[in-house]
Amino acid sequence: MKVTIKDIAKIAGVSHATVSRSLNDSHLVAEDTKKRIKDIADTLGFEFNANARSLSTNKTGTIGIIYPERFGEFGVSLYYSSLLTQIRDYLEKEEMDTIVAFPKNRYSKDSNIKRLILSRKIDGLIIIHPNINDVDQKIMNFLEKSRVPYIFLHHYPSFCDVDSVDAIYTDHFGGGYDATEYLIKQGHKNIICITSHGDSREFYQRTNGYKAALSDKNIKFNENYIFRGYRDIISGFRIMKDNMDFIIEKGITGIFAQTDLMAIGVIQALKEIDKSVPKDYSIVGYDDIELIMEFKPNLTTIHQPREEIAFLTCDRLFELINGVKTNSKVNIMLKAKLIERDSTRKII
Amino acid sequence: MKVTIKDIAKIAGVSHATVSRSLNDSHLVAEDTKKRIKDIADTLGFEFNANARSLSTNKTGTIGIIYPERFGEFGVSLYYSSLLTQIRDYLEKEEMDTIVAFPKNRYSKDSNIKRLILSRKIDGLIIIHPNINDVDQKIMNFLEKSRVPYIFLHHYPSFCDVDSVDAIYTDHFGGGYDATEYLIKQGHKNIICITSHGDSREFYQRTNGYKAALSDKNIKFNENYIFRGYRDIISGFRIMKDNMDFIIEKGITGIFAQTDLMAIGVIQALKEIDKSVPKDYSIVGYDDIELIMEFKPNLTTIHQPREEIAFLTCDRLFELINGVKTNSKVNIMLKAKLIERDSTRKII
DNA sequence: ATGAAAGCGCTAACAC
DNA sequence: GTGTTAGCGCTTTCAT
Repeated sequence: MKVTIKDIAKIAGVSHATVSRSLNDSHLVAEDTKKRIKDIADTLGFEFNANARSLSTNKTGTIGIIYPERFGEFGVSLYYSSLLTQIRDYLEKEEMDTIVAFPKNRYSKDSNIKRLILSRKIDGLIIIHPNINDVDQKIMNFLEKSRVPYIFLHHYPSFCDVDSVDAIYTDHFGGGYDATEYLIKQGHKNIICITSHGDSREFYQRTNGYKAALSDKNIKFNENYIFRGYRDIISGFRIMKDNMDFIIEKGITGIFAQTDLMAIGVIQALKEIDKSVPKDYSIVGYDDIELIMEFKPNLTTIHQPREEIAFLTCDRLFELINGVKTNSKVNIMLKAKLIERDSTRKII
Repeated sequence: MKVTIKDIAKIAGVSHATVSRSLNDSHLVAEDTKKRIKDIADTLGFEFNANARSLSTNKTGTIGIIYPERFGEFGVSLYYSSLLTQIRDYLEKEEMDTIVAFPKNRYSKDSNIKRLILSRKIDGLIIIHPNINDVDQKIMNFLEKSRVPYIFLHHYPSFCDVDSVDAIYTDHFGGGYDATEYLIKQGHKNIICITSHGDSREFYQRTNGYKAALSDKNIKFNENYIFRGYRDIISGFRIMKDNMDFIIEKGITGIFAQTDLMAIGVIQALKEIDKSVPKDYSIVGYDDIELIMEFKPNLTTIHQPREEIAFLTCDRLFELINGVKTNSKVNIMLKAKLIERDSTRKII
């Protein structure tokens, strides 16, 4: 069953070194013997033993992706699993396998970053990093010493200098700003903002963007216009239901919901009281998850450029892996982009 | 940086074999030296080189999961990604990594089943197998010859005898039957069935279950009561919108939608014409995806026992991997289970 | 252009 | 109990 280069060597009447060279397409071996050997390998269904290979080359052909535990939760995964899919697609092209792991093994509590690197199971690491301090200085030192290429996605540790770490992420402040500015430009003056509980960095930034846009347009910010929920449909729904009197009283017409799921909930709540979107209310979501296309009206939302994030991340990682000489780190903040659809309209 | 057992051996003043034995908890080594060596390993942050280890033991500590391309599509993944999560959870307990791959590399078209096995990157394979003939006899022969443990999930090749292949899957016929029977028992006599386009085995079986339940209850089956869509919210929505006249004319009160997403769409369409669920229509979905809990009314649906599927699959795979003596294959069909929630009610 | 041989880090059979 | 040694399958000098 299992066929090794020695088997092929025997059949071809050459040394196993020659077989190795041939199958690795070395120019050091005569074209005809190379071809002969490749043919034999093909008919035998030969495949290199990845472990033996790794042992001598220190290349494994697999990439590790560190995926935050939280992101496995249903609502959150709606966005992130599609980021993962993009990454996988790139890696598939490169014929790289991927091992996805949480930062720590949830049972043994061991660091998967350390384990994967020290056990030499991977050639590089993509660290999806939800908050700004989830990786501590100890891990950073470890990563640096290990010399295994790695790149941060989403955020990078705050104690790192911008230009001291490879990282690709999106501009949540800008996204929040654009969403709000868009509503204002459509004629809305009374705009509420629905954000997430907790101190998740990205939501904090989106809210800051909201405030900044208001301020730039000379609209007074009102703390009571900020509502907090759990990022899901129900939360958006509940917030609207519970605050409808206030919303009507204040003459609200614009709603910036910081996740698409909350936006869906908001629209459902409005439907139930026979309010129409976008006729009565304009609403902008965030993320541009696939799910929103399943609902009407199709949501105007902030699209996170996941294709680009995935592409740039992988691209840079492979530069690192292939030892491309670069004197500097790559640290890119991508702009999110507002997609106009049917949940908003110009008023007045 | 990189520390090997030889380094530890030098420090401890023993041979590297003793270090190996100690760290593998062999009873052949004195307790105190064992402890001493473990301490050294700990302080040095030692971790076995997985490749070297695999090379001599033929164990890699990683499991391959073959995941059908289709299942990456948004709607489908809503169910399957949660199955994957369950599997990962089990494997995490066992400190196993997982490589998830499509049946073929979409670019090179090479079989990932073959590659992963021949390159010895995995200790076992879980093959999520959507249709009954996606794996052909050639791959089956290959799998058998390879002697790498594998198990089918979801379906297994039709040319295999029930007791000639390890497989865990659910009873879609029973699920369709139970959904329909439940509606009938609630007093519904005119029940439509919304299923999927295409020839996907599981939907075919669910529809057969529907027919059988009708027949058992002496309700005449009507071909016009079967509607076909694309498994998503929009499809359910459209089907209802387009056939409302027919549905009213026929006095339909029960709806069996073969995916939860379609059921959600159905309910939305009904809401739009001011029909109430469950007051006017009772509806049963299928899958029990997390998403349905975000909608009201909460859907009565057929729960696929994904925890159990995942558990049994992994359990059996590890039996195989650990060489547990069994004279027979494990081939289990699990019952799906109806979950009563708020989208159905008893009439009359 | 090809072969011989060492070595990657580990396990296990064999000695003592 | 512990050390010595061979070997897992491959790559890569170093010879020729």
